[in-house]
Amino acid sequence: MTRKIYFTTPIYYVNAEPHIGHLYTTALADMLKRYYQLAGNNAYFQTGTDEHGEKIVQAADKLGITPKQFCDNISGKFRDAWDNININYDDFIRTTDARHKTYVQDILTRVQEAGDIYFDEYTGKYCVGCERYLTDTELVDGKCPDHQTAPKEVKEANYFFKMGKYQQQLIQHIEENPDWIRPERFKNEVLSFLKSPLEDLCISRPKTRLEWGIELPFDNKYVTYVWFDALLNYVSGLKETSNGKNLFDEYWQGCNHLIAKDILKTHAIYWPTMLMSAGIPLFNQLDVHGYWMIGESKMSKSLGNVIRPLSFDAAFGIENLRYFLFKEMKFGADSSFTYDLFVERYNSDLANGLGNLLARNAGLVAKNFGAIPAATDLTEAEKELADKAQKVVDAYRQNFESRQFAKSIEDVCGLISETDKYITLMEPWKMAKDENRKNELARVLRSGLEICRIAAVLLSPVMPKKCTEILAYLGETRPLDGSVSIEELAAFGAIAEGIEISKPPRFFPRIDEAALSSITAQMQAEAEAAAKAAQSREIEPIKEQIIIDDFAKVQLKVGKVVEAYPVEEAKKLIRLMVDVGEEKPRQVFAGIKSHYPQPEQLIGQNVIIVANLKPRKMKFGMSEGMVLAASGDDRLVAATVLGNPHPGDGVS
RNA sequence: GGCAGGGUAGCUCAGCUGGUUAGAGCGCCGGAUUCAUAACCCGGAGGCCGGGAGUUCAAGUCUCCCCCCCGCCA
Repeated sequence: MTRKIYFTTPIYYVNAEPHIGHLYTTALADMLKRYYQLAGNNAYFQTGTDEHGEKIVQAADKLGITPKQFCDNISGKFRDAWDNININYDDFIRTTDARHKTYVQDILTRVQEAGDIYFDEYTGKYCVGCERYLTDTELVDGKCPDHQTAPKEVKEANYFFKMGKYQQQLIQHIEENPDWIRPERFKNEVLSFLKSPLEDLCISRPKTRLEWGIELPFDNKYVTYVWFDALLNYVSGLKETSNGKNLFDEYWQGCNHLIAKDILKTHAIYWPTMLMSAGIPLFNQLDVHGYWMIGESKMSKSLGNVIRPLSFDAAFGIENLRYFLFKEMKFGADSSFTYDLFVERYNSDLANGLGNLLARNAGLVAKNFGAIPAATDLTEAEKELADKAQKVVDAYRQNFESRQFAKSIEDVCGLISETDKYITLMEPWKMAKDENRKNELARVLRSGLEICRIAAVLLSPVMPKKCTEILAYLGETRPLDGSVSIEELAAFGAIAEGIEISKPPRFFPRIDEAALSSITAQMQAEAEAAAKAAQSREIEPIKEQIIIDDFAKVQLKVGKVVEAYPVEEAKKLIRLMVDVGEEKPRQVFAGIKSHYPQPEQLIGQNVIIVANLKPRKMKFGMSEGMVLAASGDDRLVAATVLGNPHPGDGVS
């Protein structure tokens, strides 16, 4: 039976660059898509970026660029990250896409026509960080507990969505579909929240305060609240894909949202009530996972403990990280990442397990046959092994369906371990020394490789590239996209014969301690440096572009300092007499005293001055120009030119 | 404060509706082996199953009280 399933990740807010939290959900969607395809289903996967809202405007302002430029940059980083690590998404949506904006306006119109939107005035305490109003009980010492800032007292009129109208309907739906929100404890959390009356949801922001958003179709003085806007991506992206198709009818009913627990409420409450009001059937499934901790602590940019997908990939391989993430995290629970745990897992499961099993079998095949030998009659031992493999495949599928994929992976490890025992028991290396035992040898080695092949098929959703390499090495080149059934692919005995087997490459080289500590030290330093840079010193961003004519207006000339005095009455100023090739030197005041406490050191130096700056009358006299200086956080250095120019030479 | 989840070997966890000597993986110690990536195989040590009381022929598993961790809500 072919099912159509539509996986979504949240669209990521572009206020941070991709990190392990984003990576997990995205790789999860990728893995599930690959699994469902392998199992013969039709799967579609959308991710993207969420780009509106006040925080984005602030971040862009800080850099002196437009919100759109800011979003383009960060959105591009997400997309690049996913492209670079082989994330097989079908579409990437941005809330600034035209297709999305028009759809949001459509829905707002529909919801309004359903009578579910009203206008109201109120006052409240607004936290910019949260982008929402806080209740008094949430405040700690008058500050937002998450952002440590005092919220602004805001009085304004806004549009509200009658979320409460759908409360009973939502409760009923959850009770009638106990698997709708998984794992169960998150369902319980939602139900307990729904025991008290739902407040209506403010869905607008006045443009006087925020312009960066989607305009309300029925009032152009307002834009849409980011969450109302963002959640609709799940539908807008299907209604019009980036290559212009409408896949809504095909995939919506199989929609499976994947989220981290921090956005449970928006997805389990806001979103379904919005769908109810808009007359759209509810999504099929909400799967909620926990957080990744870095060691004992939460991830945080300022701690410099953020794992960056691309750096990790370069150091250890992203697929090995995927293996760790999917095997370690029990779905729904928080888990912890450390490099030591990662290496331990990798070395024992992949290097010593699958990698070594493959190496010992393939090595003997290469030495004794040079190619995969033909099938022979199996003995009880192989039949038992085949039987175990079959059981693993069955359990693997069940566990994947219920999101217990860590168990699926564990079972594959168990199968590899069983096979190691089988090989040890059979002692093929002894068979190899006896010409009369060639048949036995063939039987054993072929069986060993067979399990490697099956393991690679089963692990392919987790480590697609690496498993494809292994399969290719073993001559298994059939596609893993469902066009060949998983039963056939994972059948014991399906391995080809006659495939040339050369000395096996090391698919999973061990990571030794020396390598680990040097790489982690390097990555740690990198992350800390990045965190420090982000915190303390923001490099001055490039401003709006100018054309050459703009620049031509500014006339720069070389000037030679002939006199220099501190201005006693002023903290910052020094007075310079600068020869710019005119009849007499110009008097220029410069605010660089703190870095030139003894201005006379500048005498004789060539500086660059803005020659056509309108003279300015200052308390201490006329300033006929401006001296250029390089400025950093706590540095100020007068600009000069190399060589021996003449005073009055132009600078361009 | 209310509700929910959890506290089981050094670490991460499994133990369904109560039933023989409490399990797995990793780590540790010892042995064997040398086909293989110092890998693999065998053996071992290590648990008042958070604390206390109770129900029962029998409790990690049920009831009550208490302590600690985490989440949601107030």
